[in-house]
Amino acid sequence: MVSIRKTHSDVVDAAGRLFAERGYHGTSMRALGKELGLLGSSLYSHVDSKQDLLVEVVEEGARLFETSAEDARTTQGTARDRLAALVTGHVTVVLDHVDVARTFLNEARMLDAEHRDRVLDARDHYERVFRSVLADGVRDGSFRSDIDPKTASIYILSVLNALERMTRPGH
Amino acid sequence: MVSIRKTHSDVVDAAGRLFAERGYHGTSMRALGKELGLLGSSLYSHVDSKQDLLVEVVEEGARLFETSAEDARTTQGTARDRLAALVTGHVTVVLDHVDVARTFLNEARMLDAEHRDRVLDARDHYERVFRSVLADGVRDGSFRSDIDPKTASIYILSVLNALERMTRPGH
DNA sequence: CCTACCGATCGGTAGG
DNA sequence: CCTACCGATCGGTAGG
Repeated sequence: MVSIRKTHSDVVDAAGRLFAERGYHGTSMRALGKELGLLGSSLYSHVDSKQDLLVEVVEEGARLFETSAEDARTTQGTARDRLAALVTGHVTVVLDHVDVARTFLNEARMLDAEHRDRVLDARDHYERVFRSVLADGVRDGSFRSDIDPKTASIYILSVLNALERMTRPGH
Repeated sequence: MVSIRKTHSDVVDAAGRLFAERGYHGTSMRALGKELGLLGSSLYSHVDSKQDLLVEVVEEGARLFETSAEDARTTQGTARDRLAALVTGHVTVVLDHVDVARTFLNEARMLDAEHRDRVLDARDHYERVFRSVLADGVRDGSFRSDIDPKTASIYILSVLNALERMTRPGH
């Protein structure tokens, strides 16, 4: 068993795992080092600060959801097809990247104001894609005309976000 | 303005506020003291440890939801009335005790194994009340016969829990 | 990636 | 509730 040098992305991945499990403030650089078989101080040859690690994980989450939304938005077919793509895409992101998704959802508020605002903007945009697909669907007859796109999008996203909660150990 | 001595419950309330906002590990005893106009060390005349504070806040949350569920469960009328009571009760708890509810939902996993298990049991029980009211409603004709009580209860609780997320500042 | 270390902050205690 | 303090741990750096 040869011990291989860790890469920057090994560090970010491990950070995502620990941030998801214990939270950002519950994770020390020494604990993160141990997770990788390193000392805490060794991490600083890969990253500049602990906060930078959080930024990287959270922005990876934002990117994953944005990409999924963009793919769904440009899906051919009816609004119904696009909503299906949004839902499938969301579920896929959460199941394939549980740790990133959980960190994105729960630890983004630990970011400094500047980065946190960017993440909130990204979430707003994501929700607006749901809302506009729902509104399209009301217009093109995919959905009942008495639904309110804003309310419906909040409900759908609520159920989707609950996926993360259900992947917590012991639940 | 006379400065009044703080009580045990002042300390627990302030802890709930800070735990909800910054997380358990993001809250130091010194910061909690400052929130109350005290030094961190002064808190130890009111509580034995930081972990005890988390236990108190989370168990207060568990108690609030349990009481609401118990009230709803024993409500006279149809299963539909009991479901309405469950939903109203949940919303009332979250809106009247945002900080406790948020700490209960997000920080319970920071408890030591023993207390965390108790909280998970309480949540299971809470969800089972929803499920059994839904099952009753299918039987007594309150709800459509093709709904699955378990799935429906998860969906309803997902939307209800999203309430907490929406009360976060900036959302 | 480790050794050796830094100042700051942590949870908590003794004594008043 | 404060003063004065404890050992442990924190994020991070210099130098190799």
